[in-house]
Amino acid sequence: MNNLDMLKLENQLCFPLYACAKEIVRRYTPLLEPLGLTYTQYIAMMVLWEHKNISVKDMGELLYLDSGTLTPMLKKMEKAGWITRKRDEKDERSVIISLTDSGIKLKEKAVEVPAKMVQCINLEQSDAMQLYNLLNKLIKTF
Amino acid sequence: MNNLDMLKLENQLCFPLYACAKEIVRRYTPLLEPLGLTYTQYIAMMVLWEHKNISVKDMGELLYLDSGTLTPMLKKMEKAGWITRKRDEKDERSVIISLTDSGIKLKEKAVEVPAKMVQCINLEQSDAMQLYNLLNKLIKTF
DNA sequence: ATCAAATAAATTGTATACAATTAAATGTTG
DNA sequence: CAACATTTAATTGTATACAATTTATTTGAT
Repeated sequence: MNNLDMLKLENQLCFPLYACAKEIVRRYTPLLEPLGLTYTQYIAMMVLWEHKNISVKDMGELLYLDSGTLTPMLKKMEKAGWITRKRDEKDERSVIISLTDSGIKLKEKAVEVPAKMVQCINLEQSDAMQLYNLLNKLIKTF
Repeated sequence: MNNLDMLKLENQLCFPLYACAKEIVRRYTPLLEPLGLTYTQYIAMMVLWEHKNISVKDMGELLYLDSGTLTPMLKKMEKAGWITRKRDEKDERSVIISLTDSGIKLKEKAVEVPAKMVQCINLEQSDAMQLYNLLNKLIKTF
C-alpha cells in the first residue's frame, strides 16, 4: 500500500476502533438510562463494585482516565448519592472513593445490563472472543 | 460465567474497545499537532481528500457523527481556512463542504502520519490485520 | 530538620459527542 | 395546490476527555 492509500479511511485501523467504541457506548445509553448512569459512570461503578474503596488515582489507572475527567464525574456521582469522596487520612493528597448503600444496591439493577448488551453485539461468539483477546493484547502494550 | 462475573471490567468486550480507541486517538494527537488538526478533524479531512465535495449529511454517515458534532467542528475548520461551507443550490437544506487550496495542500504533510502511527501500535502485522477485519465485521452490523 | 522534587487532585481551557429540539426547505398526498 | 410529513443543519444542553497548570501534601536528599 502506498502512502496515499494509507490516508484513506478504509485502510485505517484506528477509525473502525474509534467508530465501534462510540457506537457501542451509544448502545449502552438506553440500557443504563433506567439506572441513571452514563457509560463512564457505569465503568466507574464496576470498579467500585469490585473494590469497595479505591483512590481516584487507582481508579484512573484502571479506567485509563485522568483527574480532569474523574473529579467532576465523581462529584456528580456523589451528588447522586452512590458514592462518597473523602481524603485519605494516611495521605491527604489522595481521595478515597467509597460506595454508599445506594451505590451497593444499584448493582442489583446493573446485573441485567451485560446480558442485554451482548444481544446488541451481533458477532459470533468466536469472533467476539478473538476481538476481546486482540484488544487486550493491544491494551497490554500501552 | 455468572451474572455477577459479567459485571467485572475484565470480562467486558466494550471496555477494552473504549480504552483502546481513546488511547490510540491520544497517540495521534502529537502527530497531528504540527498540522493543526485534532483527530476528528483529521478523519474529516481524510473524507475530503478522497471526495473533494461532500454534504454534511454524507460526511456524517461516513464518520458516524451527527450534525451536533460536525457543525461546530466544520465551522472551526472553515475558520482555519481548510474548507468552505456553502448551501447546495439544488437543495438548500444541504451544506456542501469543499476543500480550499490550503486544505488540499495539507494532505502533503498528512502523508507522513499513517506510517508514524503504525509505529505507535505494537501489534504484529497478523494481529493488526485480524483486529482490522473483526472491527470492520462489527461495524457492518451497525 | 529543611527545602527541592515528586505526587495526587483539582482547576482551566479546548474539543468532541450525542440526544432532543428547532427551523428551513423539500416531498408527498389527497 | 395546500396541508402535512420528511429531510437536513443548526442549536441547546449535558457529559465526557485530556493537556496544562495550580494547589496541597508528602518524600527524599543533603
